[in-house]
Amino acid sequence: MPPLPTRCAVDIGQLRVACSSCSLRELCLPAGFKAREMERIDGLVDQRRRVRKGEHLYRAGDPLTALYAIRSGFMKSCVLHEDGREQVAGFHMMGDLLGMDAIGGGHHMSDTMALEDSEVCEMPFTILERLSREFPPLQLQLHRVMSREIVRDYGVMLLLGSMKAEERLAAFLLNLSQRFAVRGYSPTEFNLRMTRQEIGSYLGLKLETVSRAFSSFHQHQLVEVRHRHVRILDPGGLKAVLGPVR
Amino acid sequence: MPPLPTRCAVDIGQLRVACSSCSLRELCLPAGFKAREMERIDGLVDQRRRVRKGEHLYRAGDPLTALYAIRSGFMKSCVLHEDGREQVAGFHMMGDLLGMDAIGGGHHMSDTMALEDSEVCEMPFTILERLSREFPPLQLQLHRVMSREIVRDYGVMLLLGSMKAEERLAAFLLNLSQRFAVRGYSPTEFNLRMTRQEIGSYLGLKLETVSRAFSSFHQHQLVEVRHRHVRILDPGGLKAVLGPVR
DNA sequence: GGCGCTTCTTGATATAGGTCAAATCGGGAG
DNA sequence: CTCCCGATTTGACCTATATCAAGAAGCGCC
Repeated sequence: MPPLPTRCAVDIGQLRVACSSCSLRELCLPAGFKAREMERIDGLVDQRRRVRKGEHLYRAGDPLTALYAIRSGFMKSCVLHEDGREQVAGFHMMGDLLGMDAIGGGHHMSDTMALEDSEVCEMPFTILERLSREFPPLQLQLHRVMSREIVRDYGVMLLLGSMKAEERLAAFLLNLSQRFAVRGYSPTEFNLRMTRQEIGSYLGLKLETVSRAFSSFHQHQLVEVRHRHVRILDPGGLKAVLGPVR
Repeated sequence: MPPLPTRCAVDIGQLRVACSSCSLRELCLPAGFKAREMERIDGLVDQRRRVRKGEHLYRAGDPLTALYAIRSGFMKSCVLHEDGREQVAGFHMMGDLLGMDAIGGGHHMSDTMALEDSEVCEMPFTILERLSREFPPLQLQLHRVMSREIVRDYGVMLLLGSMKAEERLAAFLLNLSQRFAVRGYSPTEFNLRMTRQEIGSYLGLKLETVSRAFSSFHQHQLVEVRHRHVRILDPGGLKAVLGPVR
């Protein structure tokens, strides 16, 4: 655990946040809101919260208080079996909305932890509910985000249920690449924020298998990997790993 | 394809349906609605629709028109890879709500097919949206159902990502058992509506492996299986397969 | 009531990925 | 700058599950 340069762990206080002037707006609230409408949304984010690397945003069992939009940083969500086995259920980056697992039962059903120092916007759920009632585009947006999470989950099932190791890793890299691209980062060169172990957990593989798959890609000139740094040399080739050309 | 005893395939017409008098009410709409509130909900179900065994309720690519509540029968949802590989993403029975995968993009992202003759209540999505805005308990219920689907998906990821073959099958049987119990059926004796192949797809296993796991359970006196008929002899033993006693 | 197709079971064998082990690399702490 | 520990890579070997194959058992259909 690194000593903390500033005093306290978790929050950076009551500073009001305006979604209307947030650079991530198109990610969080892609629907076409008019200026006057945006003002209403501004009441939604109660406060920002800082989560340091290794800290939890929430844990399984915590009561639902808010949903969270990632402003910066990188996080993972895990579900855990009683016997301690843990399964990474997703990796999250800026613009992603977290916490929807808690709506059903009032308590979070997964752990979410920062993989690097991160900042989230906290949206109290009661306010979100009320605003989305009064303001149809927000309602639609919330439904869309939850639906997309379901679709994403189906994709992970497909990956876990019917792909081989190298296909899984290729799918994983292409997914990361695409998400970085959407956020304005390079789709071909980035740093992984997670360990091989965490990638393996997400993909249903052991860390050694992940490592070997990386090496194989490297040999085939598909990617250049040095530890956490990845450069995709041949995106088409990677896609071909996924769906061998027919 | 069996010849159809009645003429047309899919719908049984405009007969208005009243949720308020539906025996499945507690499954679809578990929140405590008052009588006067229920009347409003009655406008939600546009019509019933009959889906025969082997027919699709919707397919990937179909535009979103409605969400569906299963009134009777049994269905499966599948996602498919371009190359034809198909992954069963879920099995559904009465009271389950279907179609939420289409909200995000306006089109369904999975196929849903009846595994036996079934009947669903069709809830036009626009009406659902409007009603849930005007009527907070319904909004809450919709959010809950979507959230629970997300949590269910996390459970499937855990299963696919970190369990062995027999653990997966035990988890599957216990899950079915519990869902039958909630619906008032025997939790220890039931008929499977799906093939070994479909179970295998759902669990990320080949049909032979599913068959062997059944045989193994049979040998260990945990269940009695004859083809599609299952009787759980030792629920505790099955749970122990999942989480070996520690 | 028999036929034929699909589903299921079971056995033999192959293999992808897991497990165990060791060496190397890097990055943070002091 | 150096030490130390966790992360990563790589190799050797093993095992759970897939694959291939052959019957057997149901079930719908005629």
